[in-house]
Order: sequence, then C-alpha cells, then structure tokens
Amino acid sequence: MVDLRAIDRSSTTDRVAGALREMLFAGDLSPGEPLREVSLAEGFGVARSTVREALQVLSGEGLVTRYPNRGVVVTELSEHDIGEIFEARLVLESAGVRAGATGADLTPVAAALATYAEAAQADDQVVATHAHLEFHTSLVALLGNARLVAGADVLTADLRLALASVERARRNARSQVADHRRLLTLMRSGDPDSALAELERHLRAAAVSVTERVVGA
Amino acid sequence: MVDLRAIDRSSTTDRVAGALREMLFAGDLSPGEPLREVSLAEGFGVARSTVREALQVLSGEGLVTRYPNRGVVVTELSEHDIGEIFEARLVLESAGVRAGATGADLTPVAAALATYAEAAQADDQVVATHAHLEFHTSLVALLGNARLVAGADVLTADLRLALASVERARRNARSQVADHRRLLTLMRSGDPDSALAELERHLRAAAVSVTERVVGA
DNA sequence: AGACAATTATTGTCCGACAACCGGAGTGTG
DNA sequence: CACACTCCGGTTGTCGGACAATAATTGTCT
Repeated sequence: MVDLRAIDRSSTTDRVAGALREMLFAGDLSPGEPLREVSLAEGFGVARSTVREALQVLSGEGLVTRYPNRGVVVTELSEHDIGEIFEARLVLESAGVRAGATGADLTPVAAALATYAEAAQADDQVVATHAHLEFHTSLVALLGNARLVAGADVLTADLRLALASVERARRNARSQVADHRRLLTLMRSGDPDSALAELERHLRAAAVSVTERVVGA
Repeated sequence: MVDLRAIDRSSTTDRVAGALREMLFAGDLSPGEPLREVSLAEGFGVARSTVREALQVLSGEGLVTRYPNRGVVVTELSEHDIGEIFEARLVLESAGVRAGATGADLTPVAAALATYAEAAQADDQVVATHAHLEFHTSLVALLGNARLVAGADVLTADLRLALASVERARRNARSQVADHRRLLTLMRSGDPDSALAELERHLRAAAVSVTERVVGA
C-alpha cells in the first residue's frame, strides 16, 4: 500500500519558492543580486505570474526585498541588521530559557544538542549547522507558543541568509558544543539567572563573530 | 511648494490589500467568511491576478488564511489563538518594559498614553482604540529593534481581527487608562520588577476579557 | 440511506499584451 | 567640462482571457 499522504500536493508556487529558498540558503545567490521574473520563469519552466507569487512569499519572509518598479533583490543585511537579529533572538530565547529553567520539559533541547554534538564530532557541517539552529529554535519552543516560534524561524532564516554569503565552516565546533551544553546544564539546575547570563554571553559572542565575518567578506 | 512625497506612489495591489485590511478591521467581513477572487476583482474593478497578490500579502500577515484549492477565508481565531497572542505580546512587551524601567526614553509611551486618555475622556472609540494599541507597540519600540516591533504589529493586527467581530465599546475606559498610567509610573520609578508584574497583570486581565467576549459572541 | 456519477463553482496556472517606469546612453547647451 | 534634456531598451505592474485540476454540490441508482 502506498502512503497517499506522500504524493506531492504542493502547488507550483510552493515548489518554486522552496527551490529559491534553497538557493538562497546555499549561497547560490548573493545578497543584492536581482531576481528577474522572466529569466526565473524560463529557468523553472513556469509562468511569470507563478514566479511573482513565489517572490511575494519570499519577500514576506524577508529573504528577498521588493523595490517598487525595479524588482526583487536578495536581501542585503547591514551590520545593524545583524545586531538587531541577535538582539531579537536574545529576547525570544531568553523567555524560552526562563521557561526551561523553571520546569518546562527539556527533552527536545537535549535531543537537538545531541545531534549537534554528534555532527560536530563527525565534522558534518550541514547537519551540524541545522542542529545548531534547531537547538536555538527549541529554546523558544519551550514556551509552547507557535507564534513566537514562527517569529524565531523568520529571524533564523534571515541569519542563514547572512551566513550563506560567507565561509560556513566553524573552526571551533567543539567549543561551540560545549557552550550549548553548559547552557542546558544551567537550565537543568533550575538557575534562571545563570542560564540567562550564559545565553546572553553566547549570543553576544556569536553576534560579533558573525558580524566580523560578514563585514570582512 | 507641493510636498512631492504626497503623490500616490502605491501600487494597485497595495491599495486593494489596504482596502481589504480596513474592511477586516472594521468587521465588515466576519471570520470564516470566504473571499472569492472573482467577486473581489469585479468589486474593486481590478484584475484577478491583482486580487490574488493582495490576498497573498494579507495571508502573510495572518489576517486571512489560504486553504489550497479552496480559497481564502478571513482568519478565525480560537480561544487558544487568543491566549497565544497575549502570551507572545507579554514576552515582547516585557522586554520593552524592562528597557523602559532601566533608562530608555519614555516620551513616546507617555505621548500615546496622553492621546489615549484624551480620547477616552472625549468618548472617541476609534482614536482611543488606536492610541491604546499604540501604547503597547511603543513599549516594544523602547527596545529600538525594528524587527521586534514588526512582530508586535502582526500580533496586534491579529488581535484587532478578533476584536472586530465583537462589540468594540469599552465600558471602563477610565480604569483602563488608569491601568496604563500606573504602568508608566512604575517604569519611571525605575522599578523593573513591579513594572513587569503590573504589565503581566494587565495583559492577563485583558486576555480573559477578550476571550470572554469572543467566545460569548 | 448510502454509494456513485454528473454538474458546477472556484482555484491554480499558463499565455500574451501593453502601459508605466527606471536607468543609462546619447545629445545638446552653456 | 559640467549639466540638463531626450530617447531607448529592459523590466515591472496590471490587465484580460483561457483551460485543467480540484472541491463542493447535486442528482441518480441500487
């Protein structure tokens, strides 16, 4: 018996948006690069209107920016933007950590960390990056609020966009994992203030690290 | 000299989306009501593709929900959704209040409150509601983070949607204003914990009030 | 009544068209 | 040479129409 849910029920627009999203995350398209409707339509073999709809959803996600009458370009993030993203993440994740340090079930966080550690050990960059982001998202998820998680996902996506344009390898994956493990331990020990301080320290360090790499690119 | 920025540079799509948004906030369209592309196109005198684009932006804002192959309906908020919205606002506004109680410039907050009080005194519901929402947004704005403000705006819009379907009049506008004034005073006094407690109390009360009215509608 | 077929309404996607608009290349003028 | 103006090609914004795919509804048969 075939799993009927497995058949592709997505719309063409969704698939085009998905393909573009992958290209953006993979760094195939550099920030500032214009996305021409006709060439994309020809490239994907779809109608221009379909491409327009796909671009609209991506612009809703902030991955591309629409300039009226001039088209759509891959969103360029300034140093200021990156600072904002990390500050916003700090707000959301702090709330999550507070929940985590005061009773919420930490299983998903631990699971993400385990995957992260494993991938870092095996030097699998793709999986490691994914698990790393998943770890942070799972912090927000501790609040059990789908809207906040959605907001965090948008921030994460924007960040991935910035990272895609620079070198991806993290030299210090080990120490990174240790950082996250420390945070989880503090949450488990039920010490909110220490856990929050650790989160803030970690995010600030990450912010400067990302900023350096972006401006240096 | 004419203000050149005053000339209308908006696209047809923007205007259609704006018109629909107004209708949604005004309660002209009830939650669950389907929005047919052809009738809207005829009604506005625009092409169907233009209506589709407008609906896409609204669905990005969460005001309408798209069901594949079945169209778009005005988003219906469950009791659970309303709880989530208020919880999410609590997270964002708490961060703002914390900033406000520790140094940020409270002028915009005070300005919104003044407008609110004035409108409540004059029994101007429309202005009062707007100023009230502005007050809460200005709390988030204390963080100086455009992304968080944008997130708060989306939450506010969703809430307006829920409120549009029920009676809008607030019988106790005076005590509402007093509530907000108290919060501002606490922030000014530089007492974060008390201010945060007051915010939480206020939002929780508002949540049950809104929930009651929505489920009772 | 319930399973099944036929009908209809609506969306999803495509195509082609054209005006409006933008940026740049060329042109003229002081 | 600097500046303003005009023209032009490429692109977007919007339109109208078309048709297949899908879902909802109605009608039919057992």
